[in-house]
Amino acid sequence: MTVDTVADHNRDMDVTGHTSLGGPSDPGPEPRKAASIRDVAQAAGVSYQTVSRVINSHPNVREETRKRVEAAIETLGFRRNATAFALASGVTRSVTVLTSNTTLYGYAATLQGLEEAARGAGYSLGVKLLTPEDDLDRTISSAAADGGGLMVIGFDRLAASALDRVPENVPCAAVVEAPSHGRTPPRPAVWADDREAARAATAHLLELGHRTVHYVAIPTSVGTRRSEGPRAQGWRAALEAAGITPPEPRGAKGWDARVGYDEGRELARDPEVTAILCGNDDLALGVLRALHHAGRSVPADVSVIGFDDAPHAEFVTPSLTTVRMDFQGLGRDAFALLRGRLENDYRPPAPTFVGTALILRESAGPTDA
Amino acid sequence: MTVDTVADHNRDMDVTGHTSLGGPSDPGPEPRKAASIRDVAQAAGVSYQTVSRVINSHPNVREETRKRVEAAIETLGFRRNATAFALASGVTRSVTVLTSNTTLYGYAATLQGLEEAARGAGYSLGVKLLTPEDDLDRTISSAAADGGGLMVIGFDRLAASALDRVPENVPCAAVVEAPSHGRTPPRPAVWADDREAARAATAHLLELGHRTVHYVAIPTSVGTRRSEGPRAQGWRAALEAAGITPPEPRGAKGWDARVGYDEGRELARDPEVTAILCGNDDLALGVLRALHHAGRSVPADVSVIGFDDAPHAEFVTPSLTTVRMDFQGLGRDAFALLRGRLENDYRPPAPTFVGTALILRESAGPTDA
DNA sequence: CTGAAAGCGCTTACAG
DNA sequence: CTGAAAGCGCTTACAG
Repeated sequence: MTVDTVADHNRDMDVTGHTSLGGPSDPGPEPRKAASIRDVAQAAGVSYQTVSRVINSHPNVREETRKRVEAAIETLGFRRNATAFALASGVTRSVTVLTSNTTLYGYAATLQGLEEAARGAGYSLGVKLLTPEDDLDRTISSAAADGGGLMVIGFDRLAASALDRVPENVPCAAVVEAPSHGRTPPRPAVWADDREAARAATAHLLELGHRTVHYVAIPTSVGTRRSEGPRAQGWRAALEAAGITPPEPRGAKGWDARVGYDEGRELARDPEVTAILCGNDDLALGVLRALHHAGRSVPADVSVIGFDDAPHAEFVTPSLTTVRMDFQGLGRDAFALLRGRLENDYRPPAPTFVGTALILRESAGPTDA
Repeated sequence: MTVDTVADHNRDMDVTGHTSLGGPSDPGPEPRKAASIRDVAQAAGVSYQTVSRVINSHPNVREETRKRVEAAIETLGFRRNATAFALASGVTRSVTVLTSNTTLYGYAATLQGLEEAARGAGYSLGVKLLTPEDDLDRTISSAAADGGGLMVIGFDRLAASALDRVPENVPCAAVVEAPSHGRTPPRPAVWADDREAARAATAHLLELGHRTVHYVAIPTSVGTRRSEGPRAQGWRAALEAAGITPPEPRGAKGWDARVGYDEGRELARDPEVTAILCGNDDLALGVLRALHHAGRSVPADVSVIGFDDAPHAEFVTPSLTTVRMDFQGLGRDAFALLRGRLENDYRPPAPTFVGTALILRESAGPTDA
């Protein structure tokens, strides 16, 4: 079954659900004031200073005293006030992630890597969404006011420009699309070798016998044209190495399947097009859909390769040949970098070798010709 | 082209990329100490108390004094220390989200709704991932120690049990799968009417002429059996209303396409199976893939309906008939509830009417028979 | 309209 | 091993 446009078949049949409120609308149970170290001290018959020693596992506390304090902590349900700790000690152990997206696969996976690393190191993690409407400097200021470190997921122009605006004296690190050539000194940052990965993917298509490879770009955070990121460069390099003049790249209008669908419709009209590299898997999904609507079969008529290896890439039909990225690893490494700036006695481990890999599935194959 | 198993075609061709480190490995620029209100006061020739009035837009400040202070703030690059503010004022304006997942569509979209609402209200948002390994009570304690509110995305058992363990005196709200029948008083919470949505989706399949509808379940956070959540109940109710004895539900072993694929293979073996409702779109994707591998075409041989309307549902082939959920709305409403507990003078608005809607696409159709 | 005092809940030296 | 003091950077009453 084929339809002209995807949207044609979307129709709201029925609106049946609703949100309900649970719980009492009254103020709720009395917010009993939390116990402080003085309360604990009184209960244990010691000075509050001794309580401080116990909760910080300071060695110089008599065993019996410690027991008594711990018992008091238990019965009073004492939890050390993190705010007071931060103010008094000057250590914050928190990082705020600045990102313009949390749902796209690359962003979400990077965030997850950051979260795991932060949790493992005892850091709390904040998230602040960057939007074109909000004032960038205000957003950065308020994030920096929390005292902890700043982490920028700089895959897009908005985030990249946020990174540029972080004041010099605010501890900050980033995951970026490509190394920066502008700023001096550059911010500590990690990146994957997108350029080489795109080159390899393109070379793979050429080896399969395709005369040329078209490219549907993600908008890039670097370079002067929105379509000329490292992935585009790798694609271009592979074609040029084979003596092929690269066609005009397409896309660069967004990250989602809709954009891929629109570009795919255009490409499907040209019978000469037999191989398409896409800047991410969502774009690839849209391209596949457009080719399907145009009656061109994949991979028999056209080969498609995506980027990122999102979870669904393996289960769509045809399953998607794509480039796997280690976003979580990038998140982990970036956190280590930031931690190195935050803690004087912490040295980030040697950079993890994070590979990208071309995952061969069904959507790319040899040309018929 | 059809392959026996999806995984067969996965093969790492090449590992080409790597992570690099940018930036100096030396400590970086001297972390010049931030200006305090006393520094500003001295620069402006006023007391620090007056500075406090200015940054809090207190009315009783002479215009000229205000100007002078504002100028000093500007030149010194003063930013109010959020930690000290929180400690002194007792207001925290922060919420920590407890969730066991950040990448699945439902979770990510809810998180986005929470983030938008929090940002709009001037709250900062923290995220803490719940894992089966970590001690739940410790995780909750450390989240609560930050002083702000707690928000639980309680779609799964782990998160639901975290919600149950939040101490009574910690301000907390939740997005849940279904209203709680256990706890008294119940926590303020919001939910969508999954039961009715599943009932409507199942009824739709019956109206198309299918004799019965099979169900591939998500693991549920409520009920005694892992497959008997509100979505299962709605499915069951629709069948029973039509005088049909429900078959045994399947799945409930996870949320991802892999689980759907495994269950789909089993279902594909039974020629009597012509209609399948899935607990989410990822499961549905796996089921579609399994049916494809078994040579059963969708919707001609088998109809499939998903749940959630994830972004890719519209672009896979066949495009997925599914139930659209307003996760972002749930997040917004839940935040309002929590804010109501946090601020004495804030009354949450009337509950938004958040609809669910059956989105008709290609994957479900009339029976051949 | 502006300033001096006390305190938020902790920690870090400094005494004993 | 334990306690009394001073201070983190702000705010909230309390004076003038």
